Amino acid sequence: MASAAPSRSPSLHPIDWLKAALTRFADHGLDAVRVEVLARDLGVSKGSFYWHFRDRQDLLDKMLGLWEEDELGWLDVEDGASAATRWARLVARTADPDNLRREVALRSWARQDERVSSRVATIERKKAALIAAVLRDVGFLPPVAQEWSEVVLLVSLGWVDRATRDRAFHVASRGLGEFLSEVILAASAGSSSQNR
Amino acid sequence: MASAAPSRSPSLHPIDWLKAALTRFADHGLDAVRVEVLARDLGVSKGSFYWHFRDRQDLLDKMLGLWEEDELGWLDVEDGASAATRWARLVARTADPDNLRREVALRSWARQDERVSSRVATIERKKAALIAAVLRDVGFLPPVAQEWSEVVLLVSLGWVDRATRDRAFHVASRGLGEFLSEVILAASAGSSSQNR
DNA sequence: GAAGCTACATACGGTAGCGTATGGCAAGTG
DNA sequence: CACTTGCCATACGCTACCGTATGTAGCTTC
Repeated sequence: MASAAPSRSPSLHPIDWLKAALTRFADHGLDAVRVEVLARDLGVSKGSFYWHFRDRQDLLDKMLGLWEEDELGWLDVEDGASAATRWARLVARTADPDNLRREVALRSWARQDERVSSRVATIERKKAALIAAVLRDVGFLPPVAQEWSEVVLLVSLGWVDRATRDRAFHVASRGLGEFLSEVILAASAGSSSQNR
Repeated sequence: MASAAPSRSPSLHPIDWLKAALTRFADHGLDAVRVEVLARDLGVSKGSFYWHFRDRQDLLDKMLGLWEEDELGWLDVEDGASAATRWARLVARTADPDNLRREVALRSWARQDERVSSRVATIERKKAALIAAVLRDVGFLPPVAQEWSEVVLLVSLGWVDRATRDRAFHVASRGLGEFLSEVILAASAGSSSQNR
């Protein structure tokens, strides 16, 4: 008997299926998230899966929910962290290797499912708002910060796309942070007359 | 015998299969390119397919080849077109609705197939080179043009990603050209000391 | 006008995956 | 100790594909 937490876990929990599903999802996309394949990965049979989940769609829904919860979790930490800290957290998270492929797979899913698309868009708006806030803290005027937050987001999206295809790009090239810094510096210089 | 070209086409040609395949590919991704589905789309049976193609992989290879040929075709027109013309062609082609979803599907494919990835990367390098040339023509110093061509490419990739998920983004928001112009203007101002 | 070729159609065996039905075992509960 | 419940295994029917084998209608060719 361990501490207060539900200590005994003699069998599988839904979270185990979800983790396995997320792994396959990130590595091979939505179409690779197959019930029977996951069962083999976990060393059990389908019978177990249909005990924990209604059907495959149920698993997918909960997988999406898990991702959404995770994103909201760190985006909504409105602790009075400095702009530098929040910025560093955004960049680190976006460029995290484990996160990269999952994000790509997710956006691919969003293209086929309207409901997924809208929920991804919501998260994306929050990220844009965070970027805009950081830019304001750095001295951009609100409307300028608003505009350039979109550009920064687009560069991030492009970087993720490229980094997940080109290993050489990801490893040898400059990191996401340096790319974005270059853009922001230019933006700052370009609109310096309205800026300070 | 008719004129020089093979005029009579009483039956299906491989190009018909390829067009149908490209349509499904752009709309629903590689996994949706199914032999029997294409046959239904064309109103014939599988027997026809296996007459024109060795197997499904053969179709996919030729589909990739068709895309590659098309891209090389317009990228290699080294006619002495002005920078403005070449730039306009690049932007128009990238933002073309028919092209958008195909590009996204292609890059998704590239993540799963090393050989596809390398061929996509080759095209991408050519596009970066074209952008760099345009930037030089506009007054950027070569090394600066080189650096910013990568940023421009990343913004393009991000824009394509977003435009294929968010209909509102594609329609209501600014076009790709305006986004890129904003970035390039900033770049020009930011490095103006080395620039002119 | 019989043979041959083209461009299919039809039928088949095989795999992978979904969801369901049902059986079974081990741990708890009275 | 009987009984229930949680968790899983096995077996089944079904669909969607792939690739192959073989039949066949229409056209050419001599």
